[in-house]
Amino acid sequence: MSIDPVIFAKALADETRQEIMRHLCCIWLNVSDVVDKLGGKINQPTVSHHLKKLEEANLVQVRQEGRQRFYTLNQEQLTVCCGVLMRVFAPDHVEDDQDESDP
Amino acid sequence: MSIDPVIFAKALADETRQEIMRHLCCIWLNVSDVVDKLGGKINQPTVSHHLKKLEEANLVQVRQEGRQRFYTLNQEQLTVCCGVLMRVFAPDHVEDDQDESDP
DNA sequence: CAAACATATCGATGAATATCAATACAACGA
DNA sequence: TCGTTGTATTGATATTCATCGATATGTTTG
Repeated sequence: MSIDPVIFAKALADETRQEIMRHLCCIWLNVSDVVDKLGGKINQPTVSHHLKKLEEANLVQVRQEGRQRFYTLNQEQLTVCCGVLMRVFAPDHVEDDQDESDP
Repeated sequence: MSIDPVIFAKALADETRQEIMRHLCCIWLNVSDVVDKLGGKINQPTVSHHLKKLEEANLVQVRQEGRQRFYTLNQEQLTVCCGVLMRVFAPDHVEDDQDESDP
């Protein structure tokens, strides 16, 4: 899907969203679980709003189970996006790009 | 310096700033040069504002030369920040962390 | 010192967005 | 079918922030 570095950065550019992402790393949680993990700082609609943003950036995977939706961090997308950032903004720190030309 | 992933992401979370960063990749430009590269879309005070944000995130290096200030992208900081993002949000895609414990 | 130039800062304004309360929607159980 | 539960959406509010014009700061030149 989209690998626009601006969309990626905007999705990450919020403290609450990064906290949600940390909680969703390597584990599936439903929305209520996420709300609980945030310790009452943020209410359910706001959490849903953040999850939607993360979903739009393809930074989470979603799985519907009955009336619950489970989310987990999409580590692959994160890896790809970091790779794009590196190639665009730190080309000297990236092993030489593959030669794309047909021999 | 600071390697707060939120500050890093916020610095990147703007189309204009990313365009400035692309122009500053692997080259030193002064403020007027950057303004010119942006093709009249953005005026000088706004460019200075963006450069300040990038400087606060340590994403650019600055060199004063007479009355001009030259900026270039700090590829090393970008590399470090991407590394932090990867370790925090994509640990399964990172080669195993060094074992820090004393044997 | 004065004028010119490069850049930074200030104050204002508009747009984007984080947050919440209320409510709608959807799935399940009685 | 009705109430309950989990989640999304809506509308409103407040905050953040990108942008600009005007001006200040600092540097060089005459």
